[in-house]
Amino acid sequence: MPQQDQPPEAVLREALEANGQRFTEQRAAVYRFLSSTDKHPTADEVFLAVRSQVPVISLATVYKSLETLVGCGLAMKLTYGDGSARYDGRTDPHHHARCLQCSRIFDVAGRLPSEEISELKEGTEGFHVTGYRLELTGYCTHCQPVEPASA
Amino acid sequence: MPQQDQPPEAVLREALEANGQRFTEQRAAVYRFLSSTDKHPTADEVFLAVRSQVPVISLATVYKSLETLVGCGLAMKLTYGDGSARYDGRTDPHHHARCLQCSRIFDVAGRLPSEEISELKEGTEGFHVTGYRLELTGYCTHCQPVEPASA
DNA sequence: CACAAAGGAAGAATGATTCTGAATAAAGGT
DNA sequence: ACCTTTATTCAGAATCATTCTTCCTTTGTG
Repeated sequence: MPQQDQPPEAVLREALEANGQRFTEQRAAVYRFLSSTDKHPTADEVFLAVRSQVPVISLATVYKSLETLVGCGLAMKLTYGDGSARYDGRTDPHHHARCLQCSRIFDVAGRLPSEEISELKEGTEGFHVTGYRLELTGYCTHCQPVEPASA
Repeated sequence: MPQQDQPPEAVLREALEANGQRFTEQRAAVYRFLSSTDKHPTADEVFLAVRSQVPVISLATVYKSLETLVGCGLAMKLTYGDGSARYDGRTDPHHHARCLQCSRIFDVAGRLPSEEISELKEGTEGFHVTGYRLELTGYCTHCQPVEPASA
């Protein structure tokens, strides 16, 4: 099992080497930022944040670094209907809540019992389930529901 | 509760009028196709399919018709990381399984007990949950898992 | 049947993401 | 330490899905 108490750089270096990828300053910067926030930034937001710490980095490199991190299991890519993908530095299984008004993503504390998923697998006849994703939708504390008041 | 045993056109007309939208031949064609398939086509696939039945229709109209159907509660929009959004004519609550290899979407038979969701709501402190989405991921019968064989 | 307003066609415009080609910098060997 | 090999980076062009714009057509109403 990988070590969580090592310095972030060491964790990254190890994960990259395990996947035959090189350690670079740009990837380190992206990883540092992503693992330091509990927000779920878009690639562009990562780009803006990282650029203030690394002299020069291109948006394309941020995209590729993020994909590399996802490939190494150090990040997750979250996609929703509204434009950009978002990235999550948390790699332990957890769920998200998405605000229908402001599109922000929040982490949810609880977890779904694994038996429930096992039961659902039975309804897939032939499909080989390897994982799942659960997302709650609604309105965050800053956004009041603006649903039509009609019945 | 709306009627499922009426002709599709009547269902559509009623839903449109309830939302202050007009009934048009293009929307009918899109609705007819979407409710006749258990696939989960992209907007472009709907466009190609509908064009063989309606003399002339533009891609933009298909996009707008699909959004209109979603707004009337007659369809659902599904978004995943791989490019295009997909549309689902089934409006009853159900889950999906997505093949990581071929990106196809399949309906899952079972349903998650609502108590589980209620419990998760407690972990959102302040977030007002109005719905949720559950997606299984894995490999369909046509696609063999191609995961690395290493430990 | 005539009218006003919504809807549609066609293609341009937009925004996110990926690709291209030349230059740079890790890792490993001498 | 230096050199070689080759992945990675940069910068901007290219691509793909989706939306917008302008003008024309159709719908629903009196």
